Amino acid sequence: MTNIHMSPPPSAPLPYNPHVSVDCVVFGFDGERLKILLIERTISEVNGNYSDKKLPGSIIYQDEDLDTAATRVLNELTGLKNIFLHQFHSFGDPQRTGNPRDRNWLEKTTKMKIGRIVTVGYLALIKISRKIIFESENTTARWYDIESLGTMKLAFDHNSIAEEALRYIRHQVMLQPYMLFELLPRKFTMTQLRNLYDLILETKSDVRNFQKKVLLIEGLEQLDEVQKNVPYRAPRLYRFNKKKATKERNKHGF
Amino acid sequence: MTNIHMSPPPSAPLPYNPHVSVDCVVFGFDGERLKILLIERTISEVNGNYSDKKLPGSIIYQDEDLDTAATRVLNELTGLKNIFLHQFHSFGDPQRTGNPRDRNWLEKTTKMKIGRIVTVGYLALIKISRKIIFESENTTARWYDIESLGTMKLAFDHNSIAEEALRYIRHQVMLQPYMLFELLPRKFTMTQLRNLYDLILETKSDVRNFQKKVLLIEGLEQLDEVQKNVPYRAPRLYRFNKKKATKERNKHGF
DNA sequence: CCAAAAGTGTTATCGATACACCCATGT
DNA sequence: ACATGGGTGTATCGATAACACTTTTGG
Repeated sequence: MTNIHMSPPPSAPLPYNPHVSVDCVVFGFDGERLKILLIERTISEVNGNYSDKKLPGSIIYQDEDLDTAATRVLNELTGLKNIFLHQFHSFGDPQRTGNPRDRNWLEKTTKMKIGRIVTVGYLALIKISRKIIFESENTTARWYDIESLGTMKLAFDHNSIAEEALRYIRHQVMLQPYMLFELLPRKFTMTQLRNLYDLILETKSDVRNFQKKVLLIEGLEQLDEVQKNVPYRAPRLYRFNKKKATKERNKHGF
Repeated sequence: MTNIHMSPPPSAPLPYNPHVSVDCVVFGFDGERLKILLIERTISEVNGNYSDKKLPGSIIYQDEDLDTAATRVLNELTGLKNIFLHQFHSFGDPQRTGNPRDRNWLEKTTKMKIGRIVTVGYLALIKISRKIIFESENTTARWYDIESLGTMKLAFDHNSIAEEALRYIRHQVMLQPYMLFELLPRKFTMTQLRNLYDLILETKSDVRNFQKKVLLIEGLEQLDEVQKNVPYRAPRLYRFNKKKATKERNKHGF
């Protein structure tokens, strides 16, 4: 396919270095929908400015581990530390930086000649209530509805990366639902938890069965507190106490 | 991906490219134990030759995708095509190539100045009966017992990569046992399958329950054939028919 | 008193586990 | 005939799934 180049085996590989970057797929949950954090990218072209979106990411620095680079990217972008972060897949199609628009943008922003970039994908989960810096000197970030990914053409292969991240989070939540607590407010209701669960897994859980199941999670604590200012019966609040959580999940994921 | 957005914290990132490689953790099963395919590495030093082992791997070529590079590595090493291959994790600790012995070897074999290598780990499963080329011009490969990994110091961070691969295959087999068929001969007995399963998951399955469970796998066919030349009642043979297998696994992994 | 969502238990079904004896073959 | 591993069924238990009415609150 993109492999014109099949000579090497006999001869030595070319002394060729791609760049290496990390890209972060950051998810949030607004109580209704799954959100993804994207960065505005504006490219000036002959016939005016062109604007689209991209995942937050960066070429790794010289003495930086991959996890460190991802942590840095998120910290620079949001001002936050201690963000839940999992490496999920690496992407190395030689053509992933092949779009002239992307190459053009890369050279302008990095002031480097960029041949090719291998990128390592990270999943990041953050509580959407955390106040993050959406506007900074060079970037504008915003939460977008996951649904809108289908109709948005992101930079590079970022659409595929985001899709892969979605598959990954589904898989993980099925096995270890405690990931969900990273997306919920510190105190949350059972309904919020269930909605998020069903949203990600595309299921419709039975209210009672869900409650029974989820109350078995170690570290999930019912509070003596209810949600305020609701125009109906106030729901109880719960909290997830990481310290009391066992890392061992039981065979059903809890 | 690249985000020069933020005023790059204190100093700007150096225009720095690590090399990118793939490393393959190749497992086999000899009927008794899990095996890993390692390559002999000999380094001439002032006080004689030093010899150890490494994972098969290679720096990626210029126009090569990651999967393609892994496929190439395995093909060059074994002469085989169509090897089961899954990317599982990338490793980018700046110090992973920090050992002087490793640096030295890298420069000699690649004839390049190598600063740093980010590597993408692949899990490969092969039927141990396939005749592979163990000796070629530059490499000697051999199957080693998985157990012996604990006492062998591999090159670079290859011990950690192999451990991570083991964790990965355990996880995968728990969810999608059909991976096991990649390790078994085309025709195999129920006992072989169970032994392999228990070996990887470190469990002891009940013979009858295992049989019941496993016979639900779509694509697993009982043959009208038994194993020959056994000094006891000849066991039935089974075969896994990929074409009849559904990609959808049921909730218990089958 | 109406609307909206919260909260709560029991039964049925299904899958997982535990368990022991006879069978076929080669020596 | 014996040693070795192969092959088979049932009963119990626990987990998941299905299912509907009453409660609380604000407007």
